[in-house]
Amino acid sequence: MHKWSELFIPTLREAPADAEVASHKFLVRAGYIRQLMAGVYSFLFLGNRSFNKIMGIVREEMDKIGQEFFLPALHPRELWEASGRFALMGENLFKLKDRKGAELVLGMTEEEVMTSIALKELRSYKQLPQIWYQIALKFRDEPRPKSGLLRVRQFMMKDAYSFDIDAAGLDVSYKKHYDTYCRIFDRCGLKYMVVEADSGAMGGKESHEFMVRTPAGEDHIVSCDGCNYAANLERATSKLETWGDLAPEGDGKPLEVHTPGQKTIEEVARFLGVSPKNKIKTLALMAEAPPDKKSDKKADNAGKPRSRAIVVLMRGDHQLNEAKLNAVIGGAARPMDEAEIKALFKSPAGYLGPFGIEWAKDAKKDAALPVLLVDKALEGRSNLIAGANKEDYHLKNLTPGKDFHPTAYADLRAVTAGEGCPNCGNSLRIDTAVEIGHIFKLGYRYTKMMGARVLDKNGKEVTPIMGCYGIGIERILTAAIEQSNDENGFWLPPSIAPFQIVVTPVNVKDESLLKAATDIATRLEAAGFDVLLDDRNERPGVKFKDADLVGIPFRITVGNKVTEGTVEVVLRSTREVRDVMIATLVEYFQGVLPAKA
RNA sequence: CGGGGAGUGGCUCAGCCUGGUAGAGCACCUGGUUCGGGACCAGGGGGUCGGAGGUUCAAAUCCUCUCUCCCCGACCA
Repeated sequence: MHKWSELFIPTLREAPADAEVASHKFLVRAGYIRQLMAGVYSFLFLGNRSFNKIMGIVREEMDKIGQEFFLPALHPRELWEASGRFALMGENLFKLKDRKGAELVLGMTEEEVMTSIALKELRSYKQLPQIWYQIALKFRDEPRPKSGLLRVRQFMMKDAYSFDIDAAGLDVSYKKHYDTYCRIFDRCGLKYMVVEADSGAMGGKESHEFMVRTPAGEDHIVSCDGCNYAANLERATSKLETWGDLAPEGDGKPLEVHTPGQKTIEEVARFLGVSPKNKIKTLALMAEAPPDKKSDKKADNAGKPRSRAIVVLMRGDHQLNEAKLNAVIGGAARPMDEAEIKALFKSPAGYLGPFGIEWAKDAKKDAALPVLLVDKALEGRSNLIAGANKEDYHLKNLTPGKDFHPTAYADLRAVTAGEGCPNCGNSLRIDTAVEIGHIFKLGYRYTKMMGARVLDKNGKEVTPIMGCYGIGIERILTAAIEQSNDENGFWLPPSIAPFQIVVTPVNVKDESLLKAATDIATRLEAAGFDVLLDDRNERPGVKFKDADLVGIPFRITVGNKVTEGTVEVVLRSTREVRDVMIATLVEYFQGVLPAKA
């Protein structure tokens, strides 16, 4: 029997001053967590209880499709160099040295460790498929931890990895995870949505994120209320309204117009009396290839990435989506500095355009030439206006493919709210959301790089194909709180609440009340419910406030109606109160709560 | 890493500008009265004022350096 009077549940009347989001404030106020340092939290009794329940659900469901491992958090640096992620993850990796000076890292995820096991042990197609998972701490040296448990440097993650003989097998493993994730989040009582996700610089064809809408979230998701389209803003597309091209002027060749002092898209469009939609926005960027590990070791080359000029053209009123660009160029890009702009365009910023520059026809073959990426919204357009690469001048009559030759067309545009759904044309909405899970068709990257091989049916060596699948345990808790809170506290779904029911005798000095409450708690516990007895010698108001705060979905108030054989059952979420006969309490809760397994 | 803000008892904060005995509310301990929505009375404990250096007869307060935390941005399979 859990008695509040004997437990450490340090509730606070006020939230710490540095908490901003609801889940952070309430987790601290409810005595779930305490901060140790930026992005690192201790879980106290209630927090740990809830945490364990979440992990229990995750484990139960994962065990249906995979096998649980427990892997080290401490990895040798070499392992991460073998996969190429040591350089790729850069500062986000926690690094340390042991007493012998050997370099170690703290694991962010376990692709390398899992793959190293796979490559040593898996020999035959007969051993595939495999799904291996673990629930363990992960470490990321976040540049900016924030929002309590939402963005931390040490966190609990369920990460799973699948190994299949071929892509069709991966499809099956992927689908299993998709369905399992839905079951897990359903059981955790979350209102979530599944969105198409950016697979990022790691490659991979297909990826879905499991998202919970909340203003506290850092991700932006685009979705359609008219159909089931939903995607991360990083990869969302939309249907565009068609926009009329301008008629050619003069002989139809690029025509210089004087635009003194007009630099921005808006200024030029207004000055020339056209819409920004007939303008080209020219973005001058430099792609920084990640420093490769060989040249990195030579002192004189250390930290000097090779740069490549990337010029991006967008429709005048559109914004570049950096995640899409990164996916296209396979890395990150930064804006050019003034000298770099001068060197390429021979013109000051504000008058840049694609005309008169030799662009790479093939990004790889023409490595010496700058790359011109043109957003698909400009494909097929004609007589557009761009800078003339000459101070105070712009060019009219520019038609892509005729007056300049893009290296490639690509979808690079950031979707904005209200644009048309690519499936059904309805108006799209954009919401912020928290990512609670991510599934990912990894492909061959790790198995290939690290040299995993198995024999197929024909005795031929093939590289197994991988998928990886993550769930943020803390984020399930925070998302649940963000979803269900009011000014007094929060309520968790019974499946993940630290207790399902709190029994509150209004006055413990009245021995008959305390006894009645204790009996009720005992009986409910015997029936398999998770019960907390608030036997503290506090005034009822204090106990009610605490009960409202700490996330327990049901409260039983044991008061003077006990003499009539009745207590009050309060549903925290709605504040709905109903009188229930003590004799029928167990049946009542069996009707509204699943009993503990 | 760029920009902004904050470090004073367990929590929330005042005091700093204009240097001179460290404060309030909540929490905590003791006694008493209370007891269906964060009670009241009386008494009490608890603070290196983030740290170091400096100016001064005297520093929470002024100056320099530094550490930490929060927010915005950058970053974020």
